[in-house]
Amino acid sequence: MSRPRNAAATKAALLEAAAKLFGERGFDRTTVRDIASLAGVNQALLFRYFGSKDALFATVLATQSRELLEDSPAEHLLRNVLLRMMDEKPRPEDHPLHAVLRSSHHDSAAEVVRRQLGEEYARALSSLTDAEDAALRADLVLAWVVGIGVLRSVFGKQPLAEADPAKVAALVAQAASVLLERTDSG
Amino acid sequence: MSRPRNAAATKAALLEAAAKLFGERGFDRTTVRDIASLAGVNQALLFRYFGSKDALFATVLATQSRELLEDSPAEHLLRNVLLRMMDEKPRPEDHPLHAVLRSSHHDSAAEVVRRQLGEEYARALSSLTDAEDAALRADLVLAWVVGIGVLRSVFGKQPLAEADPAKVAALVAQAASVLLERTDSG
DNA sequence: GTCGGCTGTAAGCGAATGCTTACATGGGGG
DNA sequence: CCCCCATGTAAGCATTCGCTTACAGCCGAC
Repeated sequence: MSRPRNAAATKAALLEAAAKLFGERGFDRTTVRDIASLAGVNQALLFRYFGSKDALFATVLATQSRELLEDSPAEHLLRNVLLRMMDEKPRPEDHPLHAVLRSSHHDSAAEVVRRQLGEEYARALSSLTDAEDAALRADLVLAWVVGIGVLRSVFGKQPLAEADPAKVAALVAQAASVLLERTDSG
Repeated sequence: MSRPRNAAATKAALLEAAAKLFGERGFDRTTVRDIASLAGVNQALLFRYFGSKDALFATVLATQSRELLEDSPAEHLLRNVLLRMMDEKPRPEDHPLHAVLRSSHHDSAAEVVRRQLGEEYARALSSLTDAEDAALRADLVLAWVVGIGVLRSVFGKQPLAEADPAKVAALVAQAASVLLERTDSG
């Protein structure tokens, strides 16, 4: 009945359970006992395979943020990220940003935001305009996406929480284009 | 040397200390011992005067959110809230949104957001346009303000974190006007 | 076969947390 | 004066937390 011994499978189960719980509850409200219980393994194995709760959290963020950027051509990044943020069909808590937003005080989370969002998202966004303050404009668009995620997923603000993702994306794209338009004068 | 006994002053000191620490660290990372220590009173008094840590948190949110909306004519609400969110001169952690954002899982925090932001901010914002999806557009503008606050205060994202508030407000107002404009056709 | 180490388990340790209780103390009203 | 209760204090309780330790079982190497 008991599955065969398999360290890789155990690690994967812990990682998956941690991603789900960190995303749902944030770092503080998630206990190592909860993670181990959801993964169906003994909690001591969490420390054997990941060292500490902090290290496990960092591993979750690294894994998720790696997935986030691998398939977004710059031109469609805003739309892609926004639609992905809006999409709640499969499992909304799997979105990499959720764990970050719910654990914003954590060093690893803040670092991921500054590095990933800063150096990847924002650079891609800022490439869309040639305004001299392109980086600031990109940050503002990024802030919008983050804010929508916060209001939707964290607070469940209506009507935004249940609005049609395509409609939201259209409205945001329409307004954001004011900030990201090219002057083609330089 | 010791100040005279004064229940009102003690309550006020606890409230102020709690507002500061909840804003800086969020609900979970703030301990009742920290609050009492910062207020310079015995921690048992926290429970005597507020009942529980949860109730103290709710009192803090109620006090702060009451202050937030008392002087914002609808037309200038976006600009006022945004500028206040951007203003870090006095004590950024005093901004009511900070405690909420850092404690988003907490029932009281989520309730405050849904009620205050939902019924006050969003209604005021939605009154600025006559589009049929006014409420959704208002939510999107609100999300923008919240996202800017998150990126700035929580994550310290550059260049947004140190950008000129007036410039940010101008850019946001420019783009948001696309969503909030009146058609004057109905 | 048996030895060694990788995998999994059970129990608990020390610290921190929210909260309570039992007790000082001080100052105003009779 | 002195009594009484509002105010403040010290100590600790029960629980939960991250993490550790001591041990059992399984499997391949030789």
